[in-house]
Amino acid sequence: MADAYHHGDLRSVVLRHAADQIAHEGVDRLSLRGLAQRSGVSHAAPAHHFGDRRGLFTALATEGFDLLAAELRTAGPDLRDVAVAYVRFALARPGHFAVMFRSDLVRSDDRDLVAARRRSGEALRDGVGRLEQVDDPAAVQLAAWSVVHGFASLWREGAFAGSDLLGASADPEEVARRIVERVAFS
Amino acid sequence: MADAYHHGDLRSVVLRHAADQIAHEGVDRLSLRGLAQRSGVSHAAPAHHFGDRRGLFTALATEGFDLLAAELRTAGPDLRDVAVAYVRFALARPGHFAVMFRSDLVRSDDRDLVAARRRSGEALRDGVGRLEQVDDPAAVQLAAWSVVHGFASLWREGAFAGSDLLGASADPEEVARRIVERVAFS
DNA sequence: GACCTAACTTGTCACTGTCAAGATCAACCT
DNA sequence: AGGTTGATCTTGACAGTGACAAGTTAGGTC
Repeated sequence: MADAYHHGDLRSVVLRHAADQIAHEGVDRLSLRGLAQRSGVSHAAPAHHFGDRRGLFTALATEGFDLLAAELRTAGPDLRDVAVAYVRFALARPGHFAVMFRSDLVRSDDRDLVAARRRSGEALRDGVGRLEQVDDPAAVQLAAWSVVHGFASLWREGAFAGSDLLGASADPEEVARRIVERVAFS
Repeated sequence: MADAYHHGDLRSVVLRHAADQIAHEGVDRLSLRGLAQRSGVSHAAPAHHFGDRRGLFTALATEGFDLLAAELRTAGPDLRDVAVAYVRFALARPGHFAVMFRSDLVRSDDRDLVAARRRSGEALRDGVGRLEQVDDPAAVQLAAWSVVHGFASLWREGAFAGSDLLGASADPEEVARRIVERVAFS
């Protein structure tokens, strides 16, 4: 396994470590060389799989959109459940989420990334489709996406920490559900 | 003005250039040395004003929160106007906005930053306060903040570009208003 | 006029991403 | 079996970066 050459799954090992490190220290402090060291390979090994820094982030974002699509698809019957699933994903996979919407870190026109992004977009759209008698589905989708994305981002960055906006509840999903329920889509 | 030493407003010049560059190339590609060169000073000059990279981002974020507070306070009478003002700020000052909620780039416990953040938080709260008969103001504030923050972030990163969610309208403020009006706070 | 301090420069260091060239190994072909 | 091929990883090098230390300049103050 650790026998120098060809240990097989270096690509996924590096991706896992990258997600971990980004989750704990932030995207800005991620070093490809440190990543290689953690994975037990030489400093230039990751480049073979990802090309460059952007390539690594692109791969991570792609994986993230696939995970998101899966999460959204297995969510409960209601649009509210899909919305909460978005938040759950963002907080469960902060390393992926931190990269997925960063157009300066990612090669936005990458084939696989575009496809994965489209898949998760469709999953979200299907969630909206479960609402009945909506006059403007596009606006609903925009609103729903904006709410959950904003809430997850702000929570993740600790923006709510100082403010006394959250009562005693420290569970983000619960708060998210409360907000989503309050926002009446119709 | 460009007479080498003491040209007086180097600090604000650097901040302006930083905001510009972040807006155009993203936070990740910002180099302190390039910034110094653009400002016509030696590579270590900015460090004297900001300490280190985090210090620069912290100063930029502080300026951003002050600008945001001003924007929110001059916004129209309705909560909807305040919400749209948030979006307007985020898109008018992308260089600031990109840094304001990045806890990995900023010294979150910085005195000035904390104060400025509190000021803009209060401005947002005042906007919510203009609504009448709200049973749970905190939840409304959370929801409103999440919607506008998410929408601005997603728009800024081009997340809506591929999807056909936006009709023909390319004006973000207009779309934002449509969404905010749809989301019935009560 | 001497001094003080903020503002800026110069020089240097370890570290980073990227590239080029070489080494190793598995799989395949004949 | 032996040789070839190609993917995987290593080694070595280079320019650019953030950070630090020490020196230089100038605006003010006594």
